[in-house]
Amino acid sequence: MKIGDLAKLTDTRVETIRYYEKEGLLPAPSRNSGNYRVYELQHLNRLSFIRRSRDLGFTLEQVRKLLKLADNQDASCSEVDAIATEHIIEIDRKISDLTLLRDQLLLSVDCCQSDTIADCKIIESLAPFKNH
Amino acid sequence: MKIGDLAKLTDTRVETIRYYEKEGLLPAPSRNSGNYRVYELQHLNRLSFIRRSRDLGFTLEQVRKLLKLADNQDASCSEVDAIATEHIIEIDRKISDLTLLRDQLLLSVDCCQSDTIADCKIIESLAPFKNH
DNA sequence: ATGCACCCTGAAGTGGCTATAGGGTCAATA
DNA sequence: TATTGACCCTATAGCCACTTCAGGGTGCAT
Repeated sequence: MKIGDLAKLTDTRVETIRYYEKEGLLPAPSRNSGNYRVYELQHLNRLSFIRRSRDLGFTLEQVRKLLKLADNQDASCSEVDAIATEHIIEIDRKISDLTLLRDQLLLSVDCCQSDTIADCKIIESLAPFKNH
Repeated sequence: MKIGDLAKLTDTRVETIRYYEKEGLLPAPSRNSGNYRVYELQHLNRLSFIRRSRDLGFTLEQVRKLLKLADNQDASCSEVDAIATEHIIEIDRKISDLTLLRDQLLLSVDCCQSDTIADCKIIESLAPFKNH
C-alpha cells in the first residue's frame, strides 16, 4: 500500500502521515525500488488508532501514551482510564467556558439596536471605560 | 507607567504587550531616558479592549477589525454585529462538537470495568479492528 | 559597591499540522 | 518511444498567539 492509499483509507493528508512518522508515532515503513513508502496492515491499524484518538480531542502526547499502553496487553488499564477521565474533565471545562462566553456575547449582540459605533453595545461591552 | 505596571493592571504578560506592539495592535509608546517604554491612559484603555476581546475568544485578526471599527465612532456598527454573530456561531459549533465528543468518551470510560489493557473498553473504542 | 528587580532586543520554540520549492517515479497513452 | 500526468520524495518555512531564552542594560536600596 502506498502513502496515498493509506491517506484515503484513514482520511488523513499525506503530509500528516509523514509528520506522524517523523514524530515517531507511526513506524517508518519499508521502501520500494523507487524509494516510495510501502505500508502494511499494521500501519493502517496504528494510524486509524491515532486518527480516532485525535478526533476525540486527545493531544499527540496523550496519543503517544495511549499507543504505548495499548501495545502492552497485559498491563493494567487504570492509566488509560486516568488519561481519558482527565481529558473528559478538560472538555467539560472548555464547554462551560464557551457557554459562559457565548451568553455574554449574545447579550451584547441582542442589546445592540443602534446604528453607529458610538452607541454600539458590543463595542461598549469590550471597552474598559466610557470614551468621552 | 512602565510595562510591568501595565502588565499587572491588565493581567497580561510583559512579553505579550511587546508582541502586541510588534503586531501593530498597541501603538508604540514613548521611551524614558533609559529606553524604557512609558505608557499613558490611552494605552491602558486599548490594551484592556484587546484583552477583553481575546478573553471572549476573538482572534487577533478579529480584534484588529474591532479596534479599527471602534476608532471610527460615526461608522455603522453592522460590521461589528456581523463579526460578533459569526463568532457566536463558531462557538456554538465548538460547543456541540465538544459535547458529542464528551458523550462518546464517557461511554467508553463508564463501560470499562476491566483490569487489563486486553479487555479495556477505552482502548477498544479507539482500535479499528480487534487485535487477535 | 553590590545586589536585585525590573527593563531591553532578537531569535527560536510551542502544537499540530499545512504549504511550498524543487525534484524523482511510474503507468498509460499518442 | 516520447510524453503526459498522477503520484511520490526531501527539506524548509509558515500558521496562530504567544512563550522562552540568551545576553545584556537600568535604577533604586542597602
